[in-house]
Amino acid sequence: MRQSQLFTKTRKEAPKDEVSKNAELLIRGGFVHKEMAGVYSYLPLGLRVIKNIEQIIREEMNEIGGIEMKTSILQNKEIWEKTNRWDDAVVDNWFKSKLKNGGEVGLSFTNEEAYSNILKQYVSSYKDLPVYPYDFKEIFRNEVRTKSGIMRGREFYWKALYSFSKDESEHNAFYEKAKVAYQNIFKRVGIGHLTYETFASGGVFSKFSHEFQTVTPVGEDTIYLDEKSGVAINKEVLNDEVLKSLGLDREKLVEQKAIEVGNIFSLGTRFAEPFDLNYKNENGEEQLVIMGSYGIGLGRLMGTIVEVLSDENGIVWPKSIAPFRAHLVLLGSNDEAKDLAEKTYKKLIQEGIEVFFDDRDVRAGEKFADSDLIGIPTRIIVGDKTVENSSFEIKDRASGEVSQKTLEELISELK
RNA sequence: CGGGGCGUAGUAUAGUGGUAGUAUACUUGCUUUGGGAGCAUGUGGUCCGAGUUCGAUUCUCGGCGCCCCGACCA
Repeated sequence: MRQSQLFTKTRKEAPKDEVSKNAELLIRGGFVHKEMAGVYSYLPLGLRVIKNIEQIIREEMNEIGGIEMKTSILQNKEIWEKTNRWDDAVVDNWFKSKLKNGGEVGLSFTNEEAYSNILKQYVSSYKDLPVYPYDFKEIFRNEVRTKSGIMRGREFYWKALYSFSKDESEHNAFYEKAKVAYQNIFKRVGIGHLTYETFASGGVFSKFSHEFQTVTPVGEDTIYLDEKSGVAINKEVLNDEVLKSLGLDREKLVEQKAIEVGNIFSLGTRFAEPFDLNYKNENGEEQLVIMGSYGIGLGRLMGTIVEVLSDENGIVWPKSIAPFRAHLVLLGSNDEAKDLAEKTYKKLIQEGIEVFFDDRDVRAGEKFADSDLIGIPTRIIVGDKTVENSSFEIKDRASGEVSQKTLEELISELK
């Protein structure tokens, strides 16, 4: 993409109503636009990052048997009444709306009801199980107080997978696979070294759920981390009995602030019962399906990555999710340099490399500052010097390291 | 949902019961050209409503919106 064609611009200053680093940098860089409290639009650069994160999650979900679909945003009140979650006294942050004919609809708040209801129609035999459908979708929650930039909003984009298993052991086996998939995801998006699988409250059907908590001072949650084993416990479930059952020593735990970037939950028959979601086993006996839920908020994940990986000059995107792999920066206006930059741009595209081409007629300082802020991993500088040397000046965003590379070397590195 | 703070140009800020200022961004021109360059030039603003007043951006009330702390967070 040519930078001259991008309508967004960087800003030197963040709006005063944003105090969190993630929102400041994402707004300054032109990744997101704030519509209202807790509601953000994704601008071209931001969408590219979200799409990259989405693809990594998709690959990992598919790897463990996930099958992608899409449930509706408008929700039928009836299915929520089955689980007693329609009443505002039970779920107080619904967004609801009226139908012209007098009925009511809800805006998707979470997906358990939708999935249970759909799967009921297709699951009737042990031969139909297990299944692991998931979707990426917008979720709406009428939060009384939004906070922390894009980390906690009224509208957000998430991935939710639901597991439908025949019995506990089948469920548990998948649950363990999901943990690994989640760890892979957080590794691949660049925050694996800061993200811990954390014991959290489990509800009625299991002792614990598991959260994936990324350690950062701006986190909303407090976790207790055993640094040696990497085991963490959410403060909400920390007590002597739990410590004992997990074999942890309170003295060795370190208190940390963290952001919950994902969570997985055993649901047991909480939803199967109200929906009569059951199947016939080999003996023709009716059995309830065992469910689990597995969620990741993509916007929150993007915000977390910005929080933990940015520096004083701007965002430092990991290669895996950067809006572009390389930032080609043309300096100066002489025809030779321009020609070389144009040729290089076309060549890189031909080679399948995602490149952002700063072809604007602005000063070098501004281009460098923008490039730092936007945070594309590899910067390729084309200027008078480059024309003379027939090699490119390369700057690595994360390390700041500068090197010279030929076009061939560059292409093989970027591929 | 309790408490606190705040609404002035695209953005960041100053100020005033009587013509609203600065920076930046934007227009145009000249000079510049490897870390947000300089000079000149032009455009653009008091959240909404009511009240007090000769006159309100300023004071009062109401509304709307935003931020922060706490509670909540399936």
